[in-house]
Amino acid sequence: MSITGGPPREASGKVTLTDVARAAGVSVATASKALNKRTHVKEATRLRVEAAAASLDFTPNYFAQALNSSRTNTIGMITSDLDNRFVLPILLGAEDAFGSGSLSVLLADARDDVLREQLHIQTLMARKVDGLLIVGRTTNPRPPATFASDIPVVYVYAPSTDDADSSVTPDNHLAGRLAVRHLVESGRRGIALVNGEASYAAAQDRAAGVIAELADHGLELAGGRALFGQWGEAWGRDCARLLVNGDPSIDAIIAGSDHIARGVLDTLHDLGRRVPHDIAVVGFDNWDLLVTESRPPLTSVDMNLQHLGRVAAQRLVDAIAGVGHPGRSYEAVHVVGRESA
Amino acid sequence: MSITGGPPREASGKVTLTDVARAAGVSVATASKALNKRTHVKEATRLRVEAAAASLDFTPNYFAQALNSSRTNTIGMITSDLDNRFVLPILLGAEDAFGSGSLSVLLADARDDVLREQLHIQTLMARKVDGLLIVGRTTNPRPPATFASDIPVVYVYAPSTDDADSSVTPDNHLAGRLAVRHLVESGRRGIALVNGEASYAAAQDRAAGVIAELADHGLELAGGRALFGQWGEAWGRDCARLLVNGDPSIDAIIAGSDHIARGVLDTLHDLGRRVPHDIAVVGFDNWDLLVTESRPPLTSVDMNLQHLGRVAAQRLVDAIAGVGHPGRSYEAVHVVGRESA
DNA sequence: ACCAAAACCGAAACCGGTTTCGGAAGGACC
DNA sequence: GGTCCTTCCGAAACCGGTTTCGGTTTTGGT
Repeated sequence: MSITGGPPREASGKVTLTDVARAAGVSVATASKALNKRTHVKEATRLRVEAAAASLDFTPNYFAQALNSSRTNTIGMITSDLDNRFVLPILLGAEDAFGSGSLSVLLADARDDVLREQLHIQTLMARKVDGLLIVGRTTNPRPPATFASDIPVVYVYAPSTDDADSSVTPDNHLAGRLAVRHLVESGRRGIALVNGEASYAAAQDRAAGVIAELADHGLELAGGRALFGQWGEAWGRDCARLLVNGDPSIDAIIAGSDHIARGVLDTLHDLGRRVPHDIAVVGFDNWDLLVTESRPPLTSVDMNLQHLGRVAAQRLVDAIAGVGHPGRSYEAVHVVGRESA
Repeated sequence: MSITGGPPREASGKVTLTDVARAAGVSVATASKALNKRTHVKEATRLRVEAAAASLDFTPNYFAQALNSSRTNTIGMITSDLDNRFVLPILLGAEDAFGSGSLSVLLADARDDVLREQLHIQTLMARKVDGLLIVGRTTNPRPPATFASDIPVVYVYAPSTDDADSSVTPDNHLAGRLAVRHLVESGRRGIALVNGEASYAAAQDRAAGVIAELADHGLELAGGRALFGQWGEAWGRDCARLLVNGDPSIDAIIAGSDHIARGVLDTLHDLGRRVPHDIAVVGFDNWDLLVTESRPPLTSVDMNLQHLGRVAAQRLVDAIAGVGHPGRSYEAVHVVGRESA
């Protein structure tokens, strides 16, 4: 080999640990230890190595590192349906929580298809992700994913049916309760529920919460039952018309979603009922675009989805660190008061 | 070494190429070549190796592979603002295009912050992604990202200000033209535009398209100018009231977005103007939740965002393969006709 | 049966780090 | 000055594959 140390190469391209070691006049072994703050390396040499590394702007090769160390600092996130407005805030919260550490996120969308999910999990396993975050498209419990590995998994939004798994889901029961509580506290007594589709756990849970809270106040649902239907505005419009015309004692309507609530508001407006003077309206989801500029602005129960994502991410990080939290956690929600109630 | 070949170990854990080679009675070199269908390996041995690999369900170590080969089969996707409804379809389209190959996607959200973007790019570089997809939050051109590497980059939605870069963005000019064309073809002549915020390129481009198409038909904008305002319903409501009360010749209103269009519809409904009989309304974005259940259902220009994502992904794949398409590409949009126009 | 050419296989180097382990340098103490 | 620890450093093995390159076997032709 030539004696000429030579000046640092045009830094671009690839500068390896060997280069750093040579520049610092030490062996690669020492360089490695120095940069990783390992076993007693003399302060002076450590500084020398660090200086060399900095001046060459050395970046350790991620793959060489990952090759031995079994930790990849990467987690896999599997969504059931990216084209779903509920997953965005969750993704954001999770990405936030991970990104602030130095975990990278591998994203895969399963298109709500079990086979595709299986395939993506396979790929993620091959990439040796440290953990898996599985985001559902509804809050309906789903069968756990199966794979031959024991990396930690956290289910978000849609909990796993297996209670040994770790799941994080919004507390829809509480959401129902809070909606009622908010209304009762402002003096409402004739409270009706225009709900979403019966096949959705979210709709069922919210209804249960509504009924439970009403019972706590010695009340029951106006009309006697939760009206399950569809999630859209049309259902809200039609249903509101029936309710208002049919039962004059109604002074509040809880809508299964903001979208439904918009329909309810439209009908009330058409019928000349004043909101909230005559009838109060509460929705669920607190979806900006629907609630802030409605007439009047809509009081809604915020599902704290971003928080949900963050909590799930934190759980996964904990699980990777060895402290798992098995079981379902129901995350708190809160009412955002606006003019409609 | 012991002579006993021994039965395949309990397959779980980690089975390496060495194990496969031993099981097939060949060297690791041969095993590698066989599995990668490389230089002439006898058909029989190849099959034997493949059988061995299958029976041990061998998965090559991703990192060992990546360590020599400079291709990682991973691309980085940087979003400026995940909490933005426009990015979802784009993400979906891109993820779709990539996933169908065997590319994995590393997701990072920059929170619309240059520093954070820089940081994430750094991380992605360290992971040696094969390419970068940068998704903007508006269609306003943005300064190109800077980094010390020459991997291909494609900008989506927000194009790069540098025309040497590859950008894919929706054709908002065409969108404006198509909205007008649709209205003119059904006989409208008094066409007004209730636009979004003037600081958005999307608003400017659509306005330009509207005016250009009107000119082609010998018309001009009712009221003389595009009314820039905000993107919300309230602006749509207020503006519609002024327009309709001020100029009886107006028989169509183009709204800068579906959201604005909803406000316009509400006002028309309140004033007793029939849609589309008296006045036609067209929106932009074709956002399901706003257009399908409005009264009446809203005709809207669909920006083809999912297609946009797919095209961008394809461009990136091409660029990685060596065939780049520098410059901006404006992707087609189309009108989805419903009852309102 | 014999030889050159073609086909096939395996030892070893390599990708770029981390870790083990033995040895050298330096200091304290007798 | 010699012994015994410490402390610090470096050679080499290793992670799990891919690739080169030389040697061995097969094939094909006569």
